[in-house]
Amino acid sequence: MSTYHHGNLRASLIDTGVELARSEGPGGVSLREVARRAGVSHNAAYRHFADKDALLTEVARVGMQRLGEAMVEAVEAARPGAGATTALARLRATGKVYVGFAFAEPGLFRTAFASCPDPTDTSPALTDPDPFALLVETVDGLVAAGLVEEDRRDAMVLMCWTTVHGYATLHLDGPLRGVPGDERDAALERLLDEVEHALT
Amino acid sequence: MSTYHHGNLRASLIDTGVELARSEGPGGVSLREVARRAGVSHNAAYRHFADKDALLTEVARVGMQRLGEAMVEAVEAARPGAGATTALARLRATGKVYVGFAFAEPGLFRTAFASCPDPTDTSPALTDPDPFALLVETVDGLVAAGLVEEDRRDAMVLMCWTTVHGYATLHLDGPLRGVPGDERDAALERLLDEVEHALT
DNA sequence: AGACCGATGTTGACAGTGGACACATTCGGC
DNA sequence: GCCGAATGTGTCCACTGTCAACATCGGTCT
Repeated sequence: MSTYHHGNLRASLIDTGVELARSEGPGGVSLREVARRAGVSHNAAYRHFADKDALLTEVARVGMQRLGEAMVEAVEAARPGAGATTALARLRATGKVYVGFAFAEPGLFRTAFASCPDPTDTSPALTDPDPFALLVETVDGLVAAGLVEEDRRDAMVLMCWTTVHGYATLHLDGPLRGVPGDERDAALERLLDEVEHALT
Repeated sequence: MSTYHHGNLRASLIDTGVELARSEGPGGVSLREVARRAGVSHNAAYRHFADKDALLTEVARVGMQRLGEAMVEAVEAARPGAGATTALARLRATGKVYVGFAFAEPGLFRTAFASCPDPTDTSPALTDPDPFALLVETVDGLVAAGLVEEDRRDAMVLMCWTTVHGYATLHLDGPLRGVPGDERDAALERLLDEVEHALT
């Protein structure tokens, strides 16, 4: 056989890992299954990843990147301009796409945040569209529009993030799981109303 | 040996499961290890729990209960009375003890929310001090004090919950893990300031 | 060209897990 | 005292992560 060497196994393993994370969640990503789907021996992965965690970390990075991509898409789709209403619309769009991604890709979302790399490591190694950076950018838009005082910026960023993230996790794995989709969405609208209320 | 029958193995298994969850997190709770520590065969647990998930669910219930107990303690310690400042102090105390519990008992907190029972099941089977009910109670105190309009009650509840829960999970397992404790605490104070700001 | 070597992939083994089955032991009610 | 039900044991299987030894390929040096 000509394919003793796979070519770019590493990327291939990450890809199938992502697919497994999408369909089964982080717990469903096993080295053996990933290798199996890549059509390769169960131990081949060790030539490219130190251990299972290393693979999961890469899968998580991809998940984080997809989230970032969805966010830029949503922000750009939100009405352009520099006014206050535009800044607010962008914040709202950011929040909605964040939880939208969590519900559309629960397995990937869980994986992205469950095995994200330890930020205290030497190499932070951020993804290109970095969700956190995008959020900061959005809040800075609010500051620029005069809706938020400079010294409240960091607190606002943290508040927006914790709100949508908590909302997503409580509904995804927590006690709010099982709430029907329409109720969920309505609650999100009112929640975002409150967040907007907070920054006035 | 007189102890072929353990006596109350079920409770004993849950207890050791809780200890394992405390020290190792949900992933460290294995049927075999729990049985081993209880001094019993690895299959004995199946007489009391349908599968591993059933045990984990019970452990999660205990975790949820401990969180609830910590919350009542904190609320009662907060200055008594019925005024507006008391209501605010209680809300703040509730939030602080929520994340305080998460950092003091990370394994238990993770377990409590990772494998909490599906609320859509026929038997919700709430814990006695139910954290959610306590939060609702606290927010109702704000309503009674005239700080929050009646029709914003549910949104406020959700906002408070998502905020502290998101804060806890982002710092526990998410990208904010690794933030030093003092920075973390300072950020929480400012975050709670913003939440208070939101409800005026 | 031909030998060589590092990178890559394979096979085999081991310990640990959750789970299913048949079997053993003990307790409570008659 | 006896019998059935509850409870615990032993054995087995499939699966996983990880390690060690071996096989194969591509490129480099002579």
